[in-house]
Amino acid sequence: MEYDFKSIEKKWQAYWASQKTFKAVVDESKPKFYVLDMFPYPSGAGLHVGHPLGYIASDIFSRYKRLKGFNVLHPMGYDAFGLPAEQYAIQTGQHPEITTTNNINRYRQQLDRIGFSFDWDREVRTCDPKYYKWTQWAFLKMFDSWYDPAKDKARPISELIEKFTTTGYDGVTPEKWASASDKEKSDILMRYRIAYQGETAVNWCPQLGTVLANDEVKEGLSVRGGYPVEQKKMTQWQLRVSAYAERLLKGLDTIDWTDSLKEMQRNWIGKSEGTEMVFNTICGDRQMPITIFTTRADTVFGVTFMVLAPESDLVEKLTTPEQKAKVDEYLQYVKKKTERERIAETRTVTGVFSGSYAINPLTGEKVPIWISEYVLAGYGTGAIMAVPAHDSRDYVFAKTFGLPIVPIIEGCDVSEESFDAKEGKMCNSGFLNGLDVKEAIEAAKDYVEAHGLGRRKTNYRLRDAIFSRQRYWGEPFPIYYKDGIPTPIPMDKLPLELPEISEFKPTEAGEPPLARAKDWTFEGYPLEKSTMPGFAGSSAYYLRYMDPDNDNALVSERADKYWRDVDLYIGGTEHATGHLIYSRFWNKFLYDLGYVCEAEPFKKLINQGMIQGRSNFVYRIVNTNTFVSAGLKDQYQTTEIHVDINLVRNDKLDLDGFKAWRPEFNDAEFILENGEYICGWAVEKMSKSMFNVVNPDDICDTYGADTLRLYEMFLGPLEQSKPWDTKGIDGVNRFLKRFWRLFDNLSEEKAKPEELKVLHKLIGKEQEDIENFSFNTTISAFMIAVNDLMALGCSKREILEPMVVLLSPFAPHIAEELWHMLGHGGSVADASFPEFIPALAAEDNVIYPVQFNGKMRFTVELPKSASPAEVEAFVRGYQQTAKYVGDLKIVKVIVVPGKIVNVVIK
RNA sequence: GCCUUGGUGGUGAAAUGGUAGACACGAGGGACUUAAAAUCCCUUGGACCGAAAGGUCCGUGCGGGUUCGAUUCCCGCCCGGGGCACCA
Repeated sequence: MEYDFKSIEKKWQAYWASQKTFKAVVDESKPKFYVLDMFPYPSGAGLHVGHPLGYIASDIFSRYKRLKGFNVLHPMGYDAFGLPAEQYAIQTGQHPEITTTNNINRYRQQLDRIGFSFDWDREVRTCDPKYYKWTQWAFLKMFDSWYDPAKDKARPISELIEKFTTTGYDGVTPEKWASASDKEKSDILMRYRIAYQGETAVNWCPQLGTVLANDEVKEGLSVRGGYPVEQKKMTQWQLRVSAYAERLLKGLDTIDWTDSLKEMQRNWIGKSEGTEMVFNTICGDRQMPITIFTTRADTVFGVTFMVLAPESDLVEKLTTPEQKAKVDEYLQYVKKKTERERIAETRTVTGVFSGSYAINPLTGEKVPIWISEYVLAGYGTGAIMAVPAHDSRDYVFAKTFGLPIVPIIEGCDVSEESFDAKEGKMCNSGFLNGLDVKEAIEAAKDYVEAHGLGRRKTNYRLRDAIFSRQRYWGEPFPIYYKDGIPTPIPMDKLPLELPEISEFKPTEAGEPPLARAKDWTFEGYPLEKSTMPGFAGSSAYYLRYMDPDNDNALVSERADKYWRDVDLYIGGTEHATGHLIYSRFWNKFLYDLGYVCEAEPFKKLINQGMIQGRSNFVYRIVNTNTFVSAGLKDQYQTTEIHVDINLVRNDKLDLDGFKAWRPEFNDAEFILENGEYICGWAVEKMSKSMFNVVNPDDICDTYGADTLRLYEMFLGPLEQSKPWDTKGIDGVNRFLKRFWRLFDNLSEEKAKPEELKVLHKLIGKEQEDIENFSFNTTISAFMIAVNDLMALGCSKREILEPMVVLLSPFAPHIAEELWHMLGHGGSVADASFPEFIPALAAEDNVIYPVQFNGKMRFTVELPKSASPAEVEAFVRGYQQTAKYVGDLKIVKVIVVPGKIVNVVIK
């Protein structure tokens, strides 16, 4: 019978849907396993062949774990709020909800064709009010909490108020608290809330009309859209992620992620341990101490000037009247520059002298205070002590403005560049002289602390997350302004639904789109007009999957206690410093308040590589309509033109198809090589404009979903990025057909040892490989097994039936059909993974030389005491037992006494 | 610049420190077929020796090292992918 994948796949997809085969139910009697994919943003372009890569891998793992007896939770949903739908709405007036729903439907159709084992009853959409009720809930919880440094966790804000009223806290005395107005109280509490409103320098994108978080900006451009971003001081909602910096860092040691991803997060968190030091200043007759942060307290004897960030509050206070004009000019200049220009001009050094001087607290020396944009307002204290001899940035600055450079490490040459390395012996440094740099750092810290000049301090680069967006298509903030005081709407009024508006762009007055909503008020007071950013909805979606229909809690205690955390999370690295930080933060916050039972949400994380496109080119001879084959193009002057890859097979161009493709090519002529037109190719991003997009639907049409699944895995290691090239797909398709054909004359005979060996080798290999996420080698092993069985002429149920189960995670449709043909009811997903019997797979290679290509090598462990003579005797004896195979001859024996013997025989 | 990955045939790739290139694609040859498709078989890293069977040498980015033995481990370079980038 023919392998008719079309009807098979349709049939079993319908079966899984109607039988709810993959519905997950809490069952404390079974071990759980939670496999999660990063849910997609449903874009208008639909899925291309690269998107399902991770989903296929996670699906294989889910199905495998299920065969292993686990109760598997494998959900899917949509990250449905976001900019593209809104931008589209602004252009067309189409409501983002309609676009989003259409896109979701399209995604669902495409996903369904691939045969995933998702429990669709648990689907979530971040734009669904029933879902974002819990996003708003979490926000209100954060609003209603503060970070208690003593307990090192988030606590209800009521505990802080209690402190204020009774003992006082952090400079707020009971008297001060009692006499404060409501507005003042609100302002004080704002300084502590986990979700708070505060003025800060933000990334403002004028084209998008919204602020963006740090991870949404790359090289001064918005990640979405690529528009310039500028720095601007604004009052925004923020999340106090920085309070969790240390825990986010420490938590990395407890989870199984790749080193590179953990490293990325560590860099993003950017812990640095140093010293805060106070420098007194002379500014006319005023005293104005500057606090600076340094990791190199040892270099304090090398300080020759100070630098303030242009945005620093100290600038105004330390500028002398004589310098004021120049400083103001400089500040204007800095302000005008966009973030992008600042980055582009990284090498140009700018700055201005403030007119004031600082006193080095260790030497008493007087050094000038400068202002320069190379010092960042947002990090440390916005002021530095400059040590040009040992810091390359200070060095360039000093050279540019002719400031002195004083080396303080013995023997270093600072005539051309600074000496930044933390090594060598100190000199010119008073009591630090003669110490090694590392010792000197500690000694200087001790000295500074002992003399009250400063203290040890740990700084983090991780900033609080800007949480408001001046957009429409996001979660509304459940906050209204009662007499100007931000007030949460009551929990039982959630969700606060997004209002209908007629137009989606900002108002003429520059207010967010929500200002257009009629009656956007709560109890007569105005509601917050900005909405939450994209990461809000994706920060706790993995928790919601555990209990998606619960109206009373984000997740019930029972569901949380059972599913706990994600055992395997598969997704791209692009979320390393965004979603994966925010989610961990969000989870830790909920953990602090006792809503979830695990401190880390994602136990194991795998990053699937990107699938790139493989573009094809034709070469048109300049000023003609003649196209020359790639091998001959160097003989002519040609222009390279992208050609639709659907017109190309194995790099050979379909000439008629090409002529019909575009009117301008109707009368194209070709210069062929060996009768064929060979196209050039290149690896590029998969995109419509390069005509290299491959749609999984097309692959499903011509080869079937099982072939698609196998091929995506067969392409190479999961973590690696690789170009999609359809040309190898015939191989896996042939493999499926061959496997199918083995069942043509199924026999009930008992299997022979060599047949059992094939099976058990495969079981062992598959088990090992899947646990290591090495799916490509599993498929290879499967191909070898099928080839071996064909060579042995084996079509025995005893062998084939377990093989169907083994194949089912990879190619579930064909497996279901064969399982059914073998007389089983139900789904192969309910079978058990075959038991591995090592003895049956053992490599007694002398008896079955078939897989060794006529040559063999074996390695035997010998007792340490074995002498060369004994080794030789052993080898001869071994050769005796090899008599079945015919004439074997020892070719090479490598003996290391007491270790290993290597014998090559043929 | 710093961090992190990777570099193996025409291509995708495989190799607990132990026959480098499994498996697959492509290519070449052959079988079946009126023909095509499908299917099956053989060859396929390079150079050389041989009529053949078969054999020899060289080969995993480059240079060293450890080891009986290195694609694998160590040190130093070169090149590509990803991330961070005035973070004091």
